[in-house]
Amino acid sequence: MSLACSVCPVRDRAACAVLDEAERDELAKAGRTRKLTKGETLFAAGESEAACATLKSGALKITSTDVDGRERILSLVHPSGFVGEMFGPYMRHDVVALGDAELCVFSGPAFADAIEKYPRLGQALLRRTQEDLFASRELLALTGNASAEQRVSGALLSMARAASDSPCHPAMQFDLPLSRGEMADMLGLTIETVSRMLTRFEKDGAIKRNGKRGIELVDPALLPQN
Amino acid sequence: MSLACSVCPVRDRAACAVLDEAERDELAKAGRTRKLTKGETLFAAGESEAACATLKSGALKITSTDVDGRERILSLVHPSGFVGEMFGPYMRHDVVALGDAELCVFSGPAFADAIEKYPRLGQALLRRTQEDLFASRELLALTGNASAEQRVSGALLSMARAASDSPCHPAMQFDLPLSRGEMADMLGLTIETVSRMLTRFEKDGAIKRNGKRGIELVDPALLPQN
DNA sequence: CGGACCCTTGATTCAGATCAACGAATGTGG
DNA sequence: CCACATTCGTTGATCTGAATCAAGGGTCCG
Repeated sequence: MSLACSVCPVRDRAACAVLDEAERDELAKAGRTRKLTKGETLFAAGESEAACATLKSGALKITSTDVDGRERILSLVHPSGFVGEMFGPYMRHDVVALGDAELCVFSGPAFADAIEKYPRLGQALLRRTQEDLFASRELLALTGNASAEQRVSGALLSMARAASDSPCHPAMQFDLPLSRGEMADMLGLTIETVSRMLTRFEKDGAIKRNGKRGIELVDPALLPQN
Repeated sequence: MSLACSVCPVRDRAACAVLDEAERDELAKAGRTRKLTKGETLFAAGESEAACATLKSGALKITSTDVDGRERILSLVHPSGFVGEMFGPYMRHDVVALGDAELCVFSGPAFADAIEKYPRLGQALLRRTQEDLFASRELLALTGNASAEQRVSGALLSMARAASDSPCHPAMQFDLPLSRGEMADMLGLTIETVSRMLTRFEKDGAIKRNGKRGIELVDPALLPQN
């Protein structure tokens, strides 16, 4: 299936938004649309084909698996986000869909060529990659010394921010994109501990749980600050 | 002090190596040399002036400090490495010298202009930033679920790699760039635990300690794999 | 209706934090 | 050159927060 940028839901937020129409159509020839369902793998660590993609809808997780088979979530990808590898010879991490997702996929070399051809695209990607780097370091800081309470609270606030339209204020009411197990994998905790912390926050009156995934921030000030 | 690229120790490894001589001289006009001593701060988190720098010699740490004043090391920077912020309005993290260090410092806007002017520079930085991103995720994975034993062992191996000239094989014999306390801050452990693990590795015959900082890898196979 | 998940809650255990003491190396001022 | 303070690392004893082990409930789906 070829790309139809004109109806792309993230056409003016994604990296390719810096291109003009003609350039984008040219780039579109090198890409393909791909749809994933929950749990499907987009890239697997070690794959020798470099590739990359822009996320149009849904959410992805970037993970690594250690020797004893425990999975660690390294990052979440939201719509308009970019994943993958343009330069390296192989994929460093697994990329898996958290739910149904739609993407625009490119081969690594093809995208590297586009960067060469359209310097603005490279710049846009540089900004984006720096943002990802800061986000990764943010998670590192959160995960580092903080107590379980602080980690879960920090993850809640960060997801509330991601769920909001305006980047400044968090959504007061949203659905967790992750299961308990996935939250645990992201925070370096166990399912049970995550569950207990959510219970605690609800008892404290900081949040209200609506079903398994629904969260309402009743009094964010009561959440342990990091 | 103006820059003297012709005698720069990292002139063909740093990001600016992709520029030709004339371009580099042009860029050099926007930069300044700066020398730091152990513990001196290059950038402080929250500073409203964006700036960036290439490290010519020595080593830096990128850190963040949480509410209770505990410091977390997010990344180490080695010669030819690049730190800082070209686009964002403020510095996200602290950058501090681990020992004496020499750098090439640019204002954020000046460097952003250079990227605009020399697309190759932007591309080089994109590669570099992606590498940093992978390194950060590597640390995240290491720090995530691993035991204290695995973390310290992983850090040793990673430092052995950084200390080696050839990137494929680790140095068998090197000096730790970090104090025990700094290793602890990087790994999310305490000084005491780091010290105990090193003692254990030495007892197991995996390493030999030479003074406070010296490490000899006697039998790396005995180090707990991650 | 039965099975498969996913989540919650309670009891117990354990790895690493914390507390405490000490030794070695380095620096400082008399 | 020595007395003294300071910093850094090691080692031991104790404590504790989160992991692990265990059980049960809710929901979805065939």
